[in-house]
Amino acid sequence: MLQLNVIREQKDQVIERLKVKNFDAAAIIEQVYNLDADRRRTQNESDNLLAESNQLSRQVGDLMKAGKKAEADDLKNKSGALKESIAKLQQQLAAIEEEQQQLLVQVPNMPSEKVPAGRTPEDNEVVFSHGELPQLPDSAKPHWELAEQYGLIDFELGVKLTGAGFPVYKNKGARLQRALINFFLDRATAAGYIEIQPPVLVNKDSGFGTGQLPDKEGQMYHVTLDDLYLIPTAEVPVTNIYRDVILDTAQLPVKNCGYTPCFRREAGSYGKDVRGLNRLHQFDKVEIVQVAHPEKSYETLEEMREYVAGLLKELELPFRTLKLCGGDMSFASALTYDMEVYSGAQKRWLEVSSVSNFESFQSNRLKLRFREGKEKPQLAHTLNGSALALPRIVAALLENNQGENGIRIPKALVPYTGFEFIN
RNA sequence: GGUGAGGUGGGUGAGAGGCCGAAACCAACAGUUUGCUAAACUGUCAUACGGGUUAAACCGUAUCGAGGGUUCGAAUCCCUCCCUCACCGCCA
Repeated sequence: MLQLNVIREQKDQVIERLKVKNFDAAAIIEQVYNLDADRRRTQNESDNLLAESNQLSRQVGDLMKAGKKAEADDLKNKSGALKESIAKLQQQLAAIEEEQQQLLVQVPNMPSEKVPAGRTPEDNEVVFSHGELPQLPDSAKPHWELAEQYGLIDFELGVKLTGAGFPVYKNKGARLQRALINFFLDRATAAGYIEIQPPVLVNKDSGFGTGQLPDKEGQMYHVTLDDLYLIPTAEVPVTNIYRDVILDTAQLPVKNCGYTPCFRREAGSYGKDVRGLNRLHQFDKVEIVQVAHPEKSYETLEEMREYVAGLLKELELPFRTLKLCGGDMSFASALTYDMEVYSGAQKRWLEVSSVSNFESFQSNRLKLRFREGKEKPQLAHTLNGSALALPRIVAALLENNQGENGIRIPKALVPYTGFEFIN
């Protein structure tokens, strides 16, 4: 959520910047701006009347104590008259605030100045690439065939148990999952991230805090009986740890990581793109989250990007880093890097990580602040990134490393899998 | 699921219609004292919004789990809801 004072002071710049996200904010921002003036005027009036009323009450108390009942009754009547106008003003105020909030939550975060303009994924900027694209023979198989051939993943069984998009991992497939999770967590904790094991069901407040609610209600599985949501990413619980928290500057940056299964309804996606592991309803992911000082958050973003790149190098996967254009960025992000690995048999790039700086967009919703000495608390910046999401990593590993002896496990992973080949 | 107790500032916890944004203690911070540390002493120590200011100071309002009600006036009385804890039941 954008900060009101930013809209108040830089209305036109806000509208201008949001155009980079292809969001026409003029009408809505203008409305928020006007409501803000209304709100302040109304609060001022209301506060003044309340002050008057409070003073009357104090006088009544004094008069009662002094035994001057008649005079007290007089003031009581006066106070009663005030009450009506106060109630009316407060109703107005509440209505204005409600309307303003309702508009404000619809406005996406402003993209950083570094964000390139653009509408589609084609407009994303490749800022880094690493590794040679694998040259596979024509007989190379896509990962879903390999998974079946080696008995690693049973998609059909998942359909039986749950439905499409809920694969069952078996044997070395299951072991590979566990190896990757441990590998990612070990690397993250070695890099200074504190390991968190959060709940995978969250309440509405948490969903709102990180921006999933109300905007993306349909993306999450909703357990209506208890009004809880299955998390689409560990970002939600791990960031919400700091909801309504005021940190001390010395505590920054906060670095947390966590492994969780992630659940996404992915309503409306079908077809070739979602074949095999490419897009699932349930998948595993290790997430890294940081809470940073506003002046340092872009340094932090680069650090996180480097960190994720390091993981991909260790896994010996060819990858590229994209700086997302305005049109392809998420609602809450100010700047996002996507990391894509090349999947040799499908011959396509697969997104395996998204590293974003949300600046104060989430913290404004979360009321996540920090205090510098005796200064007033100010909003911190939040960042997060996948490090990493498993399914597409598995897809690329299987496809790129297939050979006559089976599928080769990258060296860094062998201590975790306990085997060098899947055959 | 049943029964009971309870939700007050960073923590413990007092307050039971006006003198209460809230005692006291602990923690934290600043200072005095001190060879250093400790101790002792003094002071500071919630947040949001509005007004005000170059910025502060300062002023106003709201907030004692949430929402409603009674009253001139509510942390305090009443109602509803939520949550936590304890015991019982069930159970990984």
